[in-house]
Amino acid sequence: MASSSCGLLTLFPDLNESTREKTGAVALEPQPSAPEFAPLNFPMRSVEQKMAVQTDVEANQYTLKACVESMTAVTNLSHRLQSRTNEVQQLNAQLALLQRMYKDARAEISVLKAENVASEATMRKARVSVRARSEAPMITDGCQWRKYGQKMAKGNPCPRAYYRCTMAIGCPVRKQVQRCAEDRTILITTYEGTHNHPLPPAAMAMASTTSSAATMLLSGSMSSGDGLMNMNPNFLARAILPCSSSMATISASAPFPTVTLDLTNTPNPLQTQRTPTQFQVPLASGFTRPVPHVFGQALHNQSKFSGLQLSQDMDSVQAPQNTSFSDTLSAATAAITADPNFTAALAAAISSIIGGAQPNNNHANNTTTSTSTTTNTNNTTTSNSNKIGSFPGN
DNA sequence: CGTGTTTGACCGGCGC
DNA sequence: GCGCCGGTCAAACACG
Ligand SMILES: [Zn+2]
Repeated sequence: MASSSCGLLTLFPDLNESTREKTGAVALEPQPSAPEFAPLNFPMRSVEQKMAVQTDVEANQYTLKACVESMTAVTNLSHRLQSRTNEVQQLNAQLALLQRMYKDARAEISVLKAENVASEATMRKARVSVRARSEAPMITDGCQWRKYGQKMAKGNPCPRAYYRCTMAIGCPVRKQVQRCAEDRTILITTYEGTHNHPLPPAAMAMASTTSSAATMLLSGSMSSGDGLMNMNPNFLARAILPCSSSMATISASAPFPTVTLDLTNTPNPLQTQRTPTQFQVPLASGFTRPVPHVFGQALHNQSKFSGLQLSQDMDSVQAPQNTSFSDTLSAATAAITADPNFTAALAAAISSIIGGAQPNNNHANNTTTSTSTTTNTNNTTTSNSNKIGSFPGN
């Protein structure tokens, strides 16, 4: 009895004070020297006292039993608590992992979103500028435009006209038309934005030009243009436009990244080389993948293009030019392994000008006597070409 | 009457 | 803040 009690106390030294007191009060181990236990000297007790002690012992047996049970319960609870703690720790670890993943994912999303916004902003701001000789007030490019403004540009006697695409409601594409201050026969048309609607084939090229230019400028793929620059410029330029020295100029200078296509046969040094941060590439470098369709269109309308843009007497060499043209082009296609974005942009831009001169006339090759006023033979586009005289620049 | 042009007003950005 | 400037708006107008 006493030993068991002692054992309990030894096994569970953390028993609370009340239990210890109770056990101590009925302690059976002889401790005569202890003054507090002196009155409990059993041999000196009477039978009644022994009986009372016996009752106490029996009562304490229940207490101890309950204590053992509670201790067992505490032990079980402790084990359960331990396991629960382990579970919580594991869950916390998983939660921390998930939180880290979530955080990383959000950071990645924000980065992608920022890049996307920047991309869209650049796409919207990127411009394609076309310099071409034209007596007409506006290049017929296959799209429908509505004039929404006109301003006198500073330092230029000719006003600048603002047009908006009206082929679909809400189309964000705009363009500015202005005559060159030095040479008023040169028409500068600047396109901005991407069409939100399908386009006729003639106009489709220009739209892809804008977006491709933006993509190209954004991706910084101009570094791959070194290969283009190393090619023979004269060979390439003659391949695409035999009688003109056409150049594509890409300017990343503020405020807008601009791709300038100079289709004038008498390049103006003040215009083509005015800013230092430019890349100049011969136009014929734009023939790799998108060639077949676009180029077929170009061949179809080449004479029209010549009449409208160049106003020169190159008609006599048109027929033989077409065949040798394509052959030269095949060679160039095989030779050039340049950035598809860049080449697509240039090819699309060129074909846009070429095809846009006469979008619906598939027999353009027959009108070899066309001059700068050839846009009237099958005029199904806008009414602008009928109002040449209304342009203040003339 | 619908559509497109004209044209002065208006607005935001920027430099001083 | 102010004026300049590039760009846009929208009322008035022209036209078929
Ligand atoms: Zn459009």
